[in-house]
This record gives sequence, C-alpha cells and structure tokens, in this order.
Amino acid sequence: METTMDMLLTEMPTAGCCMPALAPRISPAEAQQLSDDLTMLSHPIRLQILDMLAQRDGEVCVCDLEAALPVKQPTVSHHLKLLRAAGLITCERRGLWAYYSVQREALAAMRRRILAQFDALQ
Amino acid sequence: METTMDMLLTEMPTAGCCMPALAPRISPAEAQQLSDDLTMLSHPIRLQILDMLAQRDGEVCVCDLEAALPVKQPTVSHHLKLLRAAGLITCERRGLWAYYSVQREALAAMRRRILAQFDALQ
DNA sequence: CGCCTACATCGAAGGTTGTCAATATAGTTT
DNA sequence: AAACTATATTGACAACCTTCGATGTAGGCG
Repeated sequence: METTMDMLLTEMPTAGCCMPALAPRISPAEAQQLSDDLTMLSHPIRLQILDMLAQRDGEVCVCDLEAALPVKQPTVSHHLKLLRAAGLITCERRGLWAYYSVQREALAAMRRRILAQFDALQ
Repeated sequence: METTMDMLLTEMPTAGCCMPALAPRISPAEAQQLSDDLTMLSHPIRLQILDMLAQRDGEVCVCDLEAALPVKQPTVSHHLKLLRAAGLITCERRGLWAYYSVQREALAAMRRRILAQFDALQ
C-alpha cells in the first residue's frame, strides 16, 4: 500500500500524474510582455499599416492609408494611435497632413523579443 | 495658381498627399493568416502552457498545468482546446489522465510564417 | 453496482476590442 | 473672417474573449 507521500517521492512509470514542480520557464511577467507585443501585431489593419509605412517611410498620410484599407478614417486613426502608443510608429505634421513613419529600431527590438522567447520554446 | 489636377500630376515637395496607389504588399488574406497566428500565441496562459509542454513532452497532464497556472481547471481546458484546434498540441488519454504534447513541427511552421512576414517589413 | 477522480463542456457574467457617425481641432485658402 | 480640409477624439454599439461555477462524461476502484 502506497501513501500519497510515497507516490510523490517515487517515480511513476505509467499511471499517476502531477510530477514534482512543473513550472513555466517563462515568468508570468515575461509571458505578459510577450503577449502584449503579439497583441499589438495581431490585427490585420495594423499589419497592413506597418507594411505600407515600411514601404514609404515618412511620406504616408492618413488619407493614403484610408484609401488602401477597408475601414473608415476614425478607425485608421484609432489603430495609428495604438501603434504610436506602442512606439512602433511616429507622426510628423506638415500643414494639414500627418505623415507617419515606422520606427524601425522599435520594430526590430520587438522582433528580437518575440524571437528570443519563441526560440526558448526550442 | 495650381489646380487639384496640377497637384496630382506634379511632384509635391512640401504640401500634398495621396500619392499614386499606395497598397500593402501583404494581402488582406496573408494579413489575416498572420493575425490569426499571432492571436493564438498572444495570451500569457497559452504561452506558459506551450512552454511547460515543451519542457516535458507527453508527460504533462491537466492537473500539472492547473497547479502551475493562476486559473481554474475549466479555463485550462479552454486554452488547451484552442491550442489543439490550432494544431499546436495533441493529447493522448491514458486511464483517467490526459497527457499533452507540443506538435513541434506545427510550432516551427508557425514560427516560420511569422518570421517570413516580419522580415518582409524589413 | 455506486462512488470517486480527471477532464470536458455549457452557459452566464464581465471585460476588452473594433467600428463608425458625429463632433472637435487646427491649419489653409479665399 | 468665413469656408474648407485633414486628422483626432468622443461616445455608442456590437462582437469577441476570458473566466468560472455547475454539470456532464468516462474510466478506475472498492
């Protein structure tokens, strides 16, 4: 007859579960950071915006984006605001227009963070 | 005095916007696929589950996961179901227990898809 | 058989996100 | 100054996501 203690201390070939101390190697905080990065990228409109800005850095205004995307102007502005808050893009006002650019270094840093965690999963 | 037509046909050093045919190089369908991939990964619980499964392939049951995570059993089952539907994990029932494994090839394929699109942004 | 255990599913509640019409803001033109 | 333009913001609504208690299911055991 085996006690619970015996089961915890011996190896269990076929039956049994809940082996000693399984824990994620990634910390909850790291998981949250990675999740935030991925969430920022996980929207088709934001991906397409980043793609267009990467093509024509500093020369893309909101009406260009609006014309190329299947959403209305307030929605474009909304996604631009999110990307700006995440540090992935910047905007410069010239006259009536707002010209947006990718922050390539910030995007590269995010890419590095994502890859590092991905590779930690082997 | 310049007409709108003049502005469209000449180069515009400072003012003017809406240049010819800006379009995302990434298609809406590709953007959606990438967005789906990223969405699947963009949750701390799912990331931690994948991390734990990557450590101890095929020997992790739901109660191990539940013990290591700050959510209740139905929530763990919910995330496992999503990961299973995405093809990223599989489960094998042995007796009362359900043992989960990472599908390393599916995860690697997802990594490849994400990286390819990321690199396309330069 | 009846009870127990591990896990899945259901259904409801609460939170977050995405969208757009309406409106505000700020620069431009006349 | 008044009219106009590009963009931002607001507020409302709908859709979606996450979570969990309650319940269902199926295998193991006395």
